[in-house]
Parts: sequence; C-alpha cells; structure tokens
Amino acid sequence: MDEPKPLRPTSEATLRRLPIYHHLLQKRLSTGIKTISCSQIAEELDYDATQIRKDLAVTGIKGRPKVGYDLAALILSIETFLGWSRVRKAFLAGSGHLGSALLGYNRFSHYGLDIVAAFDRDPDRVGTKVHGREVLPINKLAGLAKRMRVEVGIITVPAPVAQEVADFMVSGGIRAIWNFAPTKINVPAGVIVQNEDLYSSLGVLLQKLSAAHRLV
Amino acid sequence: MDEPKPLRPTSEATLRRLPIYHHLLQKRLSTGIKTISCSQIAEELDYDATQIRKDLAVTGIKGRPKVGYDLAALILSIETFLGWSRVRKAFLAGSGHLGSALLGYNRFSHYGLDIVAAFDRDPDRVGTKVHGREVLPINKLAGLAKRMRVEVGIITVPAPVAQEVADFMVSGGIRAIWNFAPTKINVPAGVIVQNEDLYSSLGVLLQKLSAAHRLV
DNA sequence: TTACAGTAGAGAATTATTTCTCGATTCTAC
DNA sequence: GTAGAATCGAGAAATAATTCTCTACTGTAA
Repeated sequence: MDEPKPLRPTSEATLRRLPIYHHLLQKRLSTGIKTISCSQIAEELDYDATQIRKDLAVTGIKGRPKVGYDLAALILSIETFLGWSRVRKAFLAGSGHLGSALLGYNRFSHYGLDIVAAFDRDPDRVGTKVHGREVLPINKLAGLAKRMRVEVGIITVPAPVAQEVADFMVSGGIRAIWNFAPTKINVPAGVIVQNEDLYSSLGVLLQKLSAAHRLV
Repeated sequence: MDEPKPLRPTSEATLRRLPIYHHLLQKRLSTGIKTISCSQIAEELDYDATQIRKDLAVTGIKGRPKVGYDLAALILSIETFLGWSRVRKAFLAGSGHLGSALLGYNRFSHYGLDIVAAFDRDPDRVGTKVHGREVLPINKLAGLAKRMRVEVGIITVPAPVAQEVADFMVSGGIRAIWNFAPTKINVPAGVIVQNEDLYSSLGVLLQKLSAAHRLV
C-alpha cells in the first residue's frame, strides 16, 4: 500500500499535451503572475477546461478552488512527471541533415536530454565535429553506450539501416529509442520506442487540405 | 447523391497509420509480390488486422477474400487519399538548423510537397542558398505566396515569432501550416494547422522511461 | 466436385477518451 | 459575517476508437 495510484499508464494523448501546457506556463511565469487556473489555460489553448484539469491531475498537483494552481509548483510538477528534472545521456546515430539539426538544439538539456555523442557509418563524417560533438564510427556505439551508461538512443539514419542501428543500441543497453526513420523497428520487450515519422505528419496535413478542397 | 460517404472526417489516428502502411507496401512492392493481406501487414507491424482493414477501407480500396489487396492499387489508393498524387508548393520560414534539415529532405516531393523557397528574418542569411533554395527576406513571404499560389507554409522559427510568421502566411493565402515551433498559433477558421512539437514527443519518451524505472 | 482454409467486410461489443454535471471549497466584495 | 462567483475534484454520461464475432466469398488441394 505504498503506491496507491499506478493502475494504468498515462494515455499518450495526455502525455503529448503536458509539454504544451508547460510551454505556456513558462511563458506566463515570466510575466510575474503566481497562479493559473484551468479555465485560463483552456481559453489560451482552445482546449476543454476539464480535460486540462484531468491532465494536470496525473502529475499529482493539487489546485485550490477559486485560485487555480501555483504556477511554479505546477511547472515543477509537470517536469518531474515527464522526467525532465533528471538529465539522461543520449547517443545520436546518423549525422545527416536531421541529425545535425537535433545536435544543434541546445535546449534539449532543459527537457531531460543530453546528446553526448553522434555516430555515423560514413568514414568522411567520422572524426568531424557537428555542433561541438565529435562524430564517432557506428561500430563503437554499443561498447561506449554500455560504458557510459547511456539510456537514450536517437535514430536519424535512413530507413533501410534503422533496424541495424537499433540493434546496436539495444545491445549497448539503451532502453529508450527516439526513432526518426519512417519504418518500424523491432526491439525486445521493455525497450521503449517513440516513432517520429515526418511523413505521417505530412500525410495528416495534406489529407486535411485535400479533404477541405473536396468540401468547397 | 454524388458523394455517399463523407459523413465524418477520418480520424487522426488512422491518418497517421496510413503512411506507415505505405512505407511497408513500397518495400514489399520491390520484392515482386503482387498482393498483400491485412493479416500479413498486421504480422509485420504488430497491429490488429481489423484495424488495418478499417484504415485501408477509408481510402476506398476493395480487397478480395482469401487474396487480400492488389499491392500496386493499394499504394495508389493511399497516395491519392492522402493527397500525395498532387504536389503542392510550400514556403518554409526559418532557415535555422531544423529548417535547413527540412530543405535537405529531397523526398518530400514524392509525398506531395515541394518546398520552393525559404524565408528568414536574419539579414546574414538572406541571399544565401540552402540546399539549392535561395533564402528570401521574410517580408516578401506574403506577397510571393499570393503570386505563386503557394498552399502550404512550414514554420521552423523560434516560438516567440511563430505567430507573426503564421500571420504573414495566412495573409498570403496559405491554407495549411506545418508548425514546428513548440507553441500554439492562432489562425482563422478554415486554415489547417498541424503541430509537430519535438518536446511533446520527447516528453512522451522520457515519461515512459521514468515510469518503467518506477515499476522495476 | 467437394471440403477446407484464409480472408474481406459489416456490425456488435469492448475499451478508452473526452465532455458534462454537480457538490465542496475558498476568495472577494459588501 | 454573509452572499456570490470562480474553481477544483470526482463521478457520470457521451463520444470515439479499437477489438471481437460472424458471414460470405474465393482460391487450393484432395
């Protein structure tokens, strides 16, 4: 009877909204206000206030009637819940366009992620530096990951080699993979895969645009 | 009684899965097979076969019992439904790391999108070329978009200026915006916004990792 | 032929998510 | 103090998405 709650994992929809709230709250924090209510957030983001209340509840925060939530406490609560309060080491495989772009995002460390090294198969790229991180040969990935206790892997290689890279990551003890290749990768149970498929997003956008045309 | 079907818009979940099927089908096409069944796709992707069948049904394809779907016809059906068979012109605003990476994706044209020009506020970047596309000053965006009948806008500028850029796009007649800035943008009714928030994805990944830790 | 197995498609049942409703709380203004 | 308005929190209802079940069809092999 230590942990009363963890019946079901939090829904992905809720998890996706929490960072959106977080961004808005940060923006509000800089204006000097101290508290915020669900209805205010709802107004700003065009969401349903009850949905926001339920989303925030999963982080364990408590609000006060007529007042709302303490802004700083709420931000902290979201960060803790999402695992942003502890920074995890990450390896990135594939130093092409997208990989380089991610290496250039220096704000990931505020969101719980520190990309400590990049890997590539191309000998021309190995040895160069991208945004301050050295590019290492891909065959060093597994060994280094194990030695450095790296927890997260980021895949930005072309689809045909994504599975191979994922296997290296898994064998190096990496337990969470952020996959930007537009293909399914198979991993053992217990390894978390988060797919980030740009073509899927583009598909959604263009289909809606096409559908809008058909209506008019 | 021309169009019998369009009662409800297709769910976003279905739209996101269709490109995933498409990728798998393309891969299969190159192996020379002619037909594919839902159970085969389900096996490969670890999805439920019925779900795949329902997803594919929205594109209007018809299958045959004991055989499945004609592979080439199915690919075409998905492409047509998603709006990939017609290429639309796009403007990209923000030629930073992520913007450059997207300009380097030369395969978008196979997925219905042609990024014809990039825009930036920074005078140092204006006039340079990124992956073959000239970077133009942001104040030219609206006028050019109208003149060239550009339909899609891609926002890869920092969050604080995303709204301003979105306003330019809307005033230029752009009706679909792919927003990579981690912030909400307000647009008039009828304009489609697809948010692509990396921090949201990262949040999902890291929360699952944290939750997995808590269980062990 | 005829039996059999694999499959699509339609609809029902289940499950998950979102939205609504209401009671309890607490701040503000009189 | 007291009345009134805003809000949280919990549970119910409504809606949406997924999964299950069944029927009909079609190719394959005895």
